[in-house]
Amino acid sequence: MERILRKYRGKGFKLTPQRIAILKFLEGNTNHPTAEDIYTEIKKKYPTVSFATVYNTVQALRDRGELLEITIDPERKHFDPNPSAHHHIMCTGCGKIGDVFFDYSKSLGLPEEVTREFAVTGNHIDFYGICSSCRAKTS
Amino acid sequence: MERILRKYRGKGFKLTPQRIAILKFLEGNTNHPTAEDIYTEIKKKYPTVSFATVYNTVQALRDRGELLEITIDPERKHFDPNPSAHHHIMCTGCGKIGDVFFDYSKSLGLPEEVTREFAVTGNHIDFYGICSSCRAKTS
DNA sequence: GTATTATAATAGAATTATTCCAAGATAGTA
DNA sequence: TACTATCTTGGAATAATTCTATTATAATAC
Repeated sequence: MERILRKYRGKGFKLTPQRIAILKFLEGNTNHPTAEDIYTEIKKKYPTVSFATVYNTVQALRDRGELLEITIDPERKHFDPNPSAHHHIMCTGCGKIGDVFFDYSKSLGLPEEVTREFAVTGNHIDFYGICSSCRAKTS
Repeated sequence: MERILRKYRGKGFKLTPQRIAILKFLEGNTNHPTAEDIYTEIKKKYPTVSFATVYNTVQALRDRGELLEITIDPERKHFDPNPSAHHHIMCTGCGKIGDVFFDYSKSLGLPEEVTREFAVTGNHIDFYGICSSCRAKTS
């Protein structure tokens, strides 16, 4: 909490109560929430909060490199407050998203016909699978 | 064209003129069109075609494994009529999407803490970069 | 070739996710 | 303590996609 405030103070990022609540919700959160998840949570404490505030805040955080936007789920965007390079895995049963912390960069060289056309700047791997609780249900 | 018709005839997939036009547009298409791209194209020949037809058709093709839905672009979905396992690269300048035909599967082993929770079924790599024409503009 | 029927096409409404906007409120600073 | 740039809010606007009811038609059986 104090860490959060110290991190953003004096950086041209206004710390309003709503933003602090969002930052607290996101800190260490590995659930990859959607905008709606964030909205629903903040609404508990600030019933008048609007979606615009949620979107404005995640956008501001994204612009500062503090938050990643995840596209693994075709239905909607999810957010990840861990900005360090990593990958994701989604359960095709329930949609749950997990983190994959492994550095594959050494293995991801590209064919020459691609590097001829693109100057590569980054990558992200989407894994798909079935989580343990979905496997339990089906068996 | 004949190939297309033969492929779908007698498989419970009605070959209407609109669908044939969509199939022709998609065959061998490596531009990764959006639903709107498809709609705009088919509208040239069939001005009364509706978005619903486009969406219904791509969904039917996806269900048959003939078409992949691509999530690399956070803005909208793109489609790829090449259903074989491959990866993609998107230009962060203009949004152009290219194919990456290289089998990385041997290198994509997952950490034990992930395989403990997920039974992995697939993967897809999103690469990001700058395409040659965008580089030409900026320099 | 004609009739039948299951499936597809259409227009438009509905839904969902996200962005925009104008007005009032407030955090940070001077 | 006052000032001002920035933020919050509600609601409207936009964009992508899905749904629905009706009409049309491709594939099949006769």
